Amino acid sequence: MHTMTHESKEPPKPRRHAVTLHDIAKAAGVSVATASFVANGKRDVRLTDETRERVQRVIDELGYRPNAMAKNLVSGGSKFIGLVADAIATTPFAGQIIHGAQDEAWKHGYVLLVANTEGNEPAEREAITMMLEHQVRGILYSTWFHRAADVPEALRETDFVMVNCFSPSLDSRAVVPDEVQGGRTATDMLLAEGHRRVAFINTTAIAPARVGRLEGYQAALAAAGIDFDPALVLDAQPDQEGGFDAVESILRLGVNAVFCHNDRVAMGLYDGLRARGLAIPDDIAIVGFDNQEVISAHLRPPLSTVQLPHYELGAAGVRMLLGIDEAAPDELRRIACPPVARQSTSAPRPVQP
Amino acid sequence: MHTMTHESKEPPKPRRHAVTLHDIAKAAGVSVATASFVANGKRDVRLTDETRERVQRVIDELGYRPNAMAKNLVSGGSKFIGLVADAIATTPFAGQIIHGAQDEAWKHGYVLLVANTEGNEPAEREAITMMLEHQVRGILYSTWFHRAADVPEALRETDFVMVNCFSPSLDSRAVVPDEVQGGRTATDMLLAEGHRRVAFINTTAIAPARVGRLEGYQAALAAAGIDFDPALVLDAQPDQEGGFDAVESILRLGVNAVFCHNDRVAMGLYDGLRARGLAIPDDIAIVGFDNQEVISAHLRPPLSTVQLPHYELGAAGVRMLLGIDEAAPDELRRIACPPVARQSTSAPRPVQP
DNA sequence: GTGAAAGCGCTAACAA
DNA sequence: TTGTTAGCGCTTTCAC
Repeated sequence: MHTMTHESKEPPKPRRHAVTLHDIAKAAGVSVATASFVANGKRDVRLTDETRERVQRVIDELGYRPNAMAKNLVSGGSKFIGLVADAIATTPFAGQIIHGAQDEAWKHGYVLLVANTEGNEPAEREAITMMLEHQVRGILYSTWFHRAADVPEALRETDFVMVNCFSPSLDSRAVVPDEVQGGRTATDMLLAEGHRRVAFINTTAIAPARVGRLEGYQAALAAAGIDFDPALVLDAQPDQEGGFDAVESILRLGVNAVFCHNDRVAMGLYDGLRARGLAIPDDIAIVGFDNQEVISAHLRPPLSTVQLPHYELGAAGVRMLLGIDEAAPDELRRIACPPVARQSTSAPRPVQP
Repeated sequence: MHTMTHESKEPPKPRRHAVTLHDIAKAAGVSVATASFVANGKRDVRLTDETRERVQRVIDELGYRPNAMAKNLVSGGSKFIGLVADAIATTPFAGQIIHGAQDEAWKHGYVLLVANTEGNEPAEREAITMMLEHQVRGILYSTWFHRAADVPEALRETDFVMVNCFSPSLDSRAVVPDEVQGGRTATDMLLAEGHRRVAFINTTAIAPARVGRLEGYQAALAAAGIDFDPALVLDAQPDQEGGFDAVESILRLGVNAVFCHNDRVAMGLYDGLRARGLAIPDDIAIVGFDNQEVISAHLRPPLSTVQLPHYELGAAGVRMLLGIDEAAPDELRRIACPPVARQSTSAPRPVQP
């Protein structure tokens, strides 16, 4: 007996998507297996063109949509990649990580499951749990600024990659920006203009960025045969106020080239310098870091800087997770921070008459 | 045999999720049904405390994780809410929409499925298709700036809400910022300081923001009994350059209060004004729009502005989708843009001796 | 109190 | 060439 409904047992809710493979099969007068084959375009199964066509027509007419849940149940795995972020909002940057991850995931047939945790432990556990229950292919654990981050225990139940952060014990795969190369690149932009005395306004915040960029700065000097002068390195709050307040010290140093910890500091520095009637880059050349475009691309003059590769971080994270980029189980991959040359490092060359 | 490590390098490989309800049942010596009951804490089923406890112990010991796919298959629906965005990256704002949507969804037990389409049609269709196949509860269709947007056909196969955009035919539910109120609020901030001649640097871009903010500006003037003078409304490119270039015109107008279309324009204006030795707010008071914090909170002086409620947009979209906030099938809900008072509208009061 | 069993929509052997 | 059938992991009704 297989009568489904002639009783008063109407489906409670007119289910939006009632069309199943079963319906297709019945409507086309074939078995579900056959329907499944043509729905999935299985070419290795020999079916009459006639049948194939007929079934396909029914599929189109009824507007059949395969049920991903069912497929996943059968296949035992899903096409989900989880992305847990500590702060989607705090910074424009986080958005770029999501963007890169999403693009790359999509490219390989995966979908992003996003969770924001505001750095809150319970939210984090819950997010990971939910992802695990959804049989995610793996999880990207990301932070909005580059730092060490403890790996939540639950993460280890699946594949995961740290993005923009790394396990303090260095026992997990991670993708982070190459701060050292970035610091060096920034400094080189100034050195390339002939400057020999380059000040560095570093951040007061203890973080890989602080250490790495300083190391890069030193490396650049060394490569140029310039002695490192600790007096040229200042610490400042990493924002506009910090940059503005550093003006005095910079002027006292008598340098005419400054590498700022980030674009916001550079913005503050612009302000302070201008208030004293100094011109950029003629009196003082400046490079920033981050390439936070709302700022860097629109300062006057536009700011030369070095790009924090957030998009790439997300994309590379996915590639590492899916095994497209090979990586040791404890790999710490550094992504380059490319230079973005604008007008704060060298004045536009005057047109020759 | 249970030797975990006596080999040299055996990184604990993530246990493929073998633990099913079936395993629990077997290990606890009960049926899957019973296991299911205790796993879900069904209190309306009569089970011995002893049994309940025993099964629970097994569940904990084996680290059982329910399979969301299977649950969803049975229940016929998922706990997913799709969010398709035309540009996660282009602006920091989009991130806030995601953030708001994610928080609100989470609050109701839903998870966000995110797709970025870069405004590209095929990508959009594909994204929606994927969401539909995953049996999403509904879809949030969002844009990074407030505008009219055609509703992709496929969207209509499920519940959906437009976020930060609306169907040109006004036949769908939508949540957008209240540009008119925003424009009025911004203008009022200036009027409240006693200014009677307020210039408005509007954008050249044809969009709801242009029309709405102007309307709000006019409404504010009217409410204050001030005649609208079209000469006080300028058009400018909506970024720093536009603001900077508008300085001449502003000065020619002889006003001492300016409402800028957005914070970036205000930033450019600051620059131009300062170059001419003018002080803000003493010589000229300024309000922006958007509250793009990297800029507004760190200009000198910090910029008074009006907030584009992106977070609320995302959250309200979810609430409308889930029916938590009632809404007509063609409701166009406007979310208020609250004022953010900082120091560009009035100088800090000097301390009285 | 607890278990057996019927599916949810789909895939993939294996038959026919 | 196509249909039958056994699950995938879980919920839930209905017997025992």
